[in-house]
Amino acid sequence: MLTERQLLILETIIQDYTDVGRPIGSKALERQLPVHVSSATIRNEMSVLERLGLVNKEHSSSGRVPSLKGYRYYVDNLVKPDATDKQTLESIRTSFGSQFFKSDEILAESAQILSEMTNYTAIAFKPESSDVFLQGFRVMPMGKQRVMVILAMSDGTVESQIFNLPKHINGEELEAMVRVINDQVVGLPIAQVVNKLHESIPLLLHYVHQPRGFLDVFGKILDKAAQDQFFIGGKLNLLNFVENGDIDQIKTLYSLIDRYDDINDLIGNSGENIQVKIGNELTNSSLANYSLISATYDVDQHGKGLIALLGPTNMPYSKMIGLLGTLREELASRLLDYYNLYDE
Amino acid sequence: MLTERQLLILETIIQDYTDVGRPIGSKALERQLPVHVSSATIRNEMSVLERLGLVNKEHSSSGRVPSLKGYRYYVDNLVKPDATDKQTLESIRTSFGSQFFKSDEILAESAQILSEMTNYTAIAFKPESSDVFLQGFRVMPMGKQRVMVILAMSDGTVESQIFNLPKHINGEELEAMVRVINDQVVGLPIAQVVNKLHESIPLLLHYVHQPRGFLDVFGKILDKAAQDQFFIGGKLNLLNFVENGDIDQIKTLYSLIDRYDDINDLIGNSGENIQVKIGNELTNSSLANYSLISATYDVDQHGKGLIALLGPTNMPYSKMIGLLGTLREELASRLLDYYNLYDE
DNA sequence: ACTTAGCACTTGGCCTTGTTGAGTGCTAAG
DNA sequence: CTTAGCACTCAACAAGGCCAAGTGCTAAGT
Repeated sequence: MLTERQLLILETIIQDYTDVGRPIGSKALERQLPVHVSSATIRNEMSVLERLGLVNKEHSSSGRVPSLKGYRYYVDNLVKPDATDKQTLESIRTSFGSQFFKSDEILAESAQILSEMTNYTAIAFKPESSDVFLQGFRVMPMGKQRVMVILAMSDGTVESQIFNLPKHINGEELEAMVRVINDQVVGLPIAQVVNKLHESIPLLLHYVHQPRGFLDVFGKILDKAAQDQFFIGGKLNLLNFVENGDIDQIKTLYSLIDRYDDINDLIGNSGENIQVKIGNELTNSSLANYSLISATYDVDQHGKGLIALLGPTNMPYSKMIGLLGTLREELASRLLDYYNLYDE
Repeated sequence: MLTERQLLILETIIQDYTDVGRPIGSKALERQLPVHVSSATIRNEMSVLERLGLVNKEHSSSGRVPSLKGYRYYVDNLVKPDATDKQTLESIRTSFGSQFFKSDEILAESAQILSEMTNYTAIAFKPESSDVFLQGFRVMPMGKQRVMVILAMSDGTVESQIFNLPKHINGEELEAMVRVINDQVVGLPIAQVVNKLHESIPLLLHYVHQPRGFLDVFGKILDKAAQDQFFIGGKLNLLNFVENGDIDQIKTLYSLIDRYDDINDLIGNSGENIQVKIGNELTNSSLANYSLISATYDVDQHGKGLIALLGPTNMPYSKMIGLLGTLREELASRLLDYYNLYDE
């Protein structure tokens, strides 16, 4: 167990390192600590902290730097979320603006706001789509033998795909088929749509010889919709924390952050309210200098989503955790407004 | 006017610099030139080229490097497009795959192929959209007082927007209004759609008090469609030619290349078949180390488009110009197939 | 038993100095 | 016009010296 003074020293080292980014020595600490003790005493205390693995030296005669374990200890035991001041709250609310027509826009805006306020990179995931349902389904002729299938989801997203019709089918048959499909699937949660359609194959055989082609289209469209579930703000900010001139690292980071699977892996949501992953706790080794704070948000019966902030390991955790806490509430309330408007 | 030998030396300097990226000295040239002359002679010739501004020294006793003027001279007078060999052509064709359903996909694929073959960054612009017309127009109810408007273009793109209905309007009135609008604008080139609708305002007043809201939606959607007219492949390759560790330059480049206006400025199409812009001929100073080769492609009555390649100033111009020439023909032919399929 | 002053030691960063290799311009002879 | 020879230049690199900030340890003070 650490003494009060050791806790204080650890905390001060972390805060100072956050500010200046250079190792902190005993004399510098002597000046900063609220209680006065000599630098020699501080040196003794620091060597205890070092033995515990909470701080490191960069070389044998350098000052101390928080270790990942030190950050972990700090985040688990010492950090207290900063209360978000009124001005910040106000500025979040004005940034959000007044009215949204698509839930995607709300998410994208959240990521944007978060990245602008922090100068880090923000990621916003849509609420689990279990309650997004198929709002409508239209077919539009494109030339003689081709049609465009348009699917609209209840969250305002639209997916479309063109494909060729079998030769024998004519306009009326198509109309009839569309009506059948409409009856079967409109209003269903998107995850169920493809299953339901598979059940209806016997019915569809009246109209098309190979209904699988049709079903593939649905499958493909819905897959795509499921992939498009996150929004990123401040991608460029990632670059601020790359070791100088390491182009390869930049490339790795950029290809990482564009892919849904990788991002998803990265966050590996444990279901906790607010979760902090530090340095090597992130799966990808290019992210050794980064930490990720993620927070779930809750839109009542519409499911849970997640927002996350990716910044340097030495970010000001109290401030960021506080901010993320505020933003998730604002985001949830916007989404709730959105859904309520829609339910009426 | 340059002598044969001077031309040969200039050309060799450029080719060698393309390979190794370091200044070329008289002895190195002595080894490489097809005709044998002593290094002293070469030194004399090089000092002539330097007086003409075609080559530079990096410092008083370094070898020579082609100047931008040198590249310009080379591109204007010496370069001959390499014939694309059969293997390359074959690999372009297989990369294109067999079938596309949206013209956007063809463009995106072109940019992708071009960037992969060159390891540079490729940009593909859609043909001028003058002959893209509004294929269809659908309205889909979303809850009680909101509808989603979906516009499908003849090139397979779809735009959608949700908006609130005025309170007094009911389903039947909406249907009627949709029919009116459909009659007026479906089949028109998108540029004319908004104008035509403005003419129809008196007609629309039967159904809505403020038809402008409706028209804004169209305007906004069509604007968006006009903006989305380019595709980029190999963005990350830009990083390969950044001076080591200049994070700021990276940021500038990245924000440049995401914006339609900037890209458009950059290319500033002169209408020439193939056009090369070198270093400071590009408007943006972050691109001093880059050259841009652009080529128009021609899809007969469907208009002209443009593909471009952004790489380092010391790229192998002959090879790249040859490749771009081939790719533009392949691209044009794909697009032509696409349109013909559609026109049938 | 804890705290502190003092001291010898370590290290990265910065500056200076020397060396080397590739290159240059110039001169004089072929 | 071409070429060999020579004195000179410069970037890149390595080696050495110095400094500031820091450390661990010891011995004395409370």
